[in-house]
Parts: sequence; C-alpha cells; structure tokens
Amino acid sequence: MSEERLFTISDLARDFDITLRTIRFYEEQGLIEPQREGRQRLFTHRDRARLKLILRGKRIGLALSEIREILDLYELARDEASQSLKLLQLLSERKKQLEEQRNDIDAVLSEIVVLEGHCRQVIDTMTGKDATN
DNA sequence: GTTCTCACA
DNA sequence: TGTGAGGA
Repeated sequence: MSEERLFTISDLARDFDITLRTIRFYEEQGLIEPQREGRQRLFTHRDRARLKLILRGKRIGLALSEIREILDLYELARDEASQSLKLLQLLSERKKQLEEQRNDIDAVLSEIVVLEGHCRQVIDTMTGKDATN
C-alpha cells in the first residue's frame, strides 16, 4: 500500500513557503533530483523529506554545499552513523564560526565605546572652554 | 501553470 | 543564495 503520491513544484513551494525559483535552484545545486514527466518536475515523498532537511540545515546556517554532503551520505551509504558524524562535524565548524563572529562584533562594539568617549571629550572641550568660531 | 536562460545583488 | 524578466 505504498501511495505513489507525487507532488508538483507548486505543492512543495506552497507547503514549505518558498518560491518555485528556490526549489529549481536547489535542484540546480544538486540537492534534489525530482523525476521528470516530460519537462515537468515530479517530486516523491522522499524528495519532500529531503527538502525539509535542506530547510532545516539552512536554518542552522549550513551552506547548501554542506547540506548536500549530508544528503549524499544518506543516499549513497544509507549509513546513519556516518551521516550523524558528518553533521556533528559541520555543527562544530558552524559553532566556531559563530563564536568568531561574536568576538568580531564585541571588538567593534568596544571600539565604538572608545570613539564615543573621544567625541564627547572634543565636544566638552569646544563648548566648555573655547568656541573658536 | 511550468520551464529555461540571462542578468543581477 | 537566491530573485526578476522575458519568452516558449
């Protein structure tokens, strides 16, 4: 009783609230390979599940190329262990990346505070002492 | 309605 | 990492 229910690109776009262009773009990037009936794309429940995983990966901040790696591991090896290992590795890289970004932001914030101090000093000097104008 | 290609940010 | 235009 396996329902061979197929989805059109519009079905998936509506269900996941993304554009048709985005889905075609993911296909172009090799993240999904829908069947064709003539020219038209037809998506299986499996493609649907993949799309869900793609969007989840994106939310975490993974690059499409990284998401493709994970998806490929599942297709080729059907090895959930290595797939999870890969995901763990990518998550660790992503965390490191975010922490570096946070450090950069903190540094810029500190610089702003210093500059603000300098600006106030200049203003105090000009207004409190000597208006050269 | 869906597809494709090219340009563009 | 996508979007918009324009035609088929």
